[in-house]
Amino acid sequence: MCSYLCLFLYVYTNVHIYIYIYIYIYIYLVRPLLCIQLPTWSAFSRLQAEPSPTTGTFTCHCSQTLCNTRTWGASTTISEHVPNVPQLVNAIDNGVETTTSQKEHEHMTMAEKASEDGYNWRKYGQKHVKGSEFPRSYYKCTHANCPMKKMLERTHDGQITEIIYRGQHDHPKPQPNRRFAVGAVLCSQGGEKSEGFSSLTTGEGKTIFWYVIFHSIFPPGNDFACNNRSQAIKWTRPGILLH
DNA sequence: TATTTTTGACCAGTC
DNA sequence: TGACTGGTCAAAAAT
Ligand SMILES: [Zn+2]
Repeated sequence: MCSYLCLFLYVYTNVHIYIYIYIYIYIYLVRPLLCIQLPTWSAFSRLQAEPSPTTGTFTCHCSQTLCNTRTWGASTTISEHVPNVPQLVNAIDNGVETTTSQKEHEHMTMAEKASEDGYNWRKYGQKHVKGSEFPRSYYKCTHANCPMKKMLERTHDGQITEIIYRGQHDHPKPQPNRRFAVGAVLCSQGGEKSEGFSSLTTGEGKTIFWYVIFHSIFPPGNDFACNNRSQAIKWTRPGILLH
């Protein structure tokens, strides 16, 4: 009887030790590895593009798990590589608390929303556009007489899938607030921003990346009408890069 | 009360 | 000419 009791205590004690070991391995080894497995900008699969029957442009997707890659072009082909935001958010919600969560994003105040690209916007319309899965929202810059507009498409859960900027601001960017302090370079004045990745870093040290494509490379007939200064700019879905 | 969002109507361009 | 589409307006509702 005593030996059974001893055996029970031995097993009971060791089970607790195993549980603690498992927890520590998960916290200090598995979770960091999960972070490392999130996408890097350099490792992408080769693409197979098929032209759109209506526009003649290309849209294809990277086969890599955490990557949404699309390619457009008629004679010129431009690629973009951005992370799959829903999957990233899912990964974040499953244990990477140090990154901006979707819920946090959804509960931004108006001031915080305005700081997403540094300007203040007022919505003036929404339409279902043929060929788009999600409705397109139309925004104007709230600065007096500013001609700048933007259109964006959101999924039903609020994820932005596409942003198109038209025109130029005729005023400096409003003072950024404490949350998004540095690095917020979206549609820069004068259009000198080159094609490529841009990023902003939040006040909490989190970095959001996205890719810029200038309208001028889009094939003729594309519906993103170019104004006389060729400043219509299409922005792709932003991605979140974990630290 | 002021500002923003929603949403149906309207308009212009295209086929 | 009429249908269709995308962009904008504007009144009502929401914040
Ligand atoms: Zn403006």
